[in-house]
Amino acid sequence: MSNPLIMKLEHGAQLTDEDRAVLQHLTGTTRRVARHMDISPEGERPEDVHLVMQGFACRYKTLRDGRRQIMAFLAPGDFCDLHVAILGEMDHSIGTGWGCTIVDIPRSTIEDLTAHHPRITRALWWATLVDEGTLRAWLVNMGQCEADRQMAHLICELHVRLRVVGLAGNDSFEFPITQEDLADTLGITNVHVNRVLQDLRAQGLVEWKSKRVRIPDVERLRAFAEFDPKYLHLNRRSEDERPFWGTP
Amino acid sequence: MSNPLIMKLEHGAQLTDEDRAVLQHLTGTTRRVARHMDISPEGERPEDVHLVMQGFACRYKTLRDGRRQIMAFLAPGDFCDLHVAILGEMDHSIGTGWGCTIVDIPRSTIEDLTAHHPRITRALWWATLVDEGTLRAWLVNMGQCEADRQMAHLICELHVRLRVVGLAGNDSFEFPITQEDLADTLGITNVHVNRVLQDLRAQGLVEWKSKRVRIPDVERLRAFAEFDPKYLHLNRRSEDERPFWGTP
DNA sequence: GTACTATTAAAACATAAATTATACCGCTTG
DNA sequence: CAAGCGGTATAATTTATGTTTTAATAGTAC
Repeated sequence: MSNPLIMKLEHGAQLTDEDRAVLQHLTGTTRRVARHMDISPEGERPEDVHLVMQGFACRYKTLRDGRRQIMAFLAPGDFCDLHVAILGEMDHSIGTGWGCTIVDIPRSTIEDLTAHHPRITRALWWATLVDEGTLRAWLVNMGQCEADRQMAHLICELHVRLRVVGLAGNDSFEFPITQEDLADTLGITNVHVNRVLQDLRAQGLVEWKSKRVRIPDVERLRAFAEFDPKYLHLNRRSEDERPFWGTP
Repeated sequence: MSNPLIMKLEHGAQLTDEDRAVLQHLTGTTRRVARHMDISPEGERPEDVHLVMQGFACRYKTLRDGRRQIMAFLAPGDFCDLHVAILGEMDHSIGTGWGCTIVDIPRSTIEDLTAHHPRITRALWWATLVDEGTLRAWLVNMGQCEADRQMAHLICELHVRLRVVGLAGNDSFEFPITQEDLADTLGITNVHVNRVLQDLRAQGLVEWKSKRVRIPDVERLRAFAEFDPKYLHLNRRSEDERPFWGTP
């Protein structure tokens, strides 16, 4: 059994076998979404919550003049729009990059989950708050670092997150994304992305060939990027922690 | 009665008089924190949750070489660290800029709140998710906009948020912050902040004199900044909305 | 296999913003 | 009242990144 959702949520709460069975059942029927499609467009109020199971989706926003900012990469095990039920309509869009497989989960199922499965509820909130922490890390990165460090930081983050769900080895992972998408992620031009990648390659920090990223020396790259994975809060929670809320 | 917390949370859920009384009681004992102090430093696991009642605090992160990125301004009615109980330790710091008044709320009180007051619980989650939306807006701003638009966008946002808690008039508000802090917010140097402010002033978009910001023509500034307040989700929720979770 | 398209690479030039330095102003504080 | 300090205002120089263009690949369809 290698369900990315379960593998991820194990880091957010101590799950029981029953919890795992519930989550496994949740991810029963998947659906393929082609590349360059919107899963959940800005302005809508989706009836289902969406969960990525294979490939990558991204959270993005397009400005009037066509510029686009990618705000998150959604890997297997990541929810796309868990917040929409409280906030009302989507204030940004979720799209596929190169296509991905997702699960549509009715809101009512989530309500049931949170009403009867306190550990899962806690894990879902943990995931939401980690998303927020990741956003903060991206903001710091973008505000204070030059493009090469930003790029290195992004690669380090993806490496950790994909290892959690079993999709990265010790030193490499698949990441089917174009330099243009990377440009819209880091807030620089695709030309500059290319320059930066060449540079990282020349320094022996990263290899990136045909959709596969390899990191020859993880520690060196992390040092270069000043990457500290603490913001991903992956340390498994200890038993004695008090419940906070949403856990009756 | 002009409690900023209540004024804000009214936008996140339909509160009853009883809810308001609970919230009013919550904010009974305030404490003054001097300027340039940390309320909740990175790495700690605070026992109390902190709420700003007067003045401004900010969410920030310092890098090894001393550079600092401000990730949020916390105005009256804003919680500083509602997430820490689930995430464990703080992955960033909360500090005062020019000093502010806060309330220390024991975690147990929050637990009680979320166990017995569903509408308040919903409003707190709403506030958390709006924080996340704001972070996304900052990221888009920082990634895709030049410094002058970023600055204009920030001013527009603060204007809206401060109006919600009754601390801004139609066209102006107090904002005691230095150009250096603004630089650490937008990810530019203080020199460049100065240039940009001069520029906005010359264009008649903003007046900023001795800690007071005035916006001669709000619509014009918003157009310039491409500011759309939707991401603050201030439309009061309608009655027929289904509860999501955390609302037993 | 050929043709078509998407993606990556690379060069030349333009510009926003960083850096550094210095002058200025308005408060405190002694 | 002078001295010191935090904050603001400018200017000169340098650097990172943007813009535009054209070429070289790689993938995909016919």
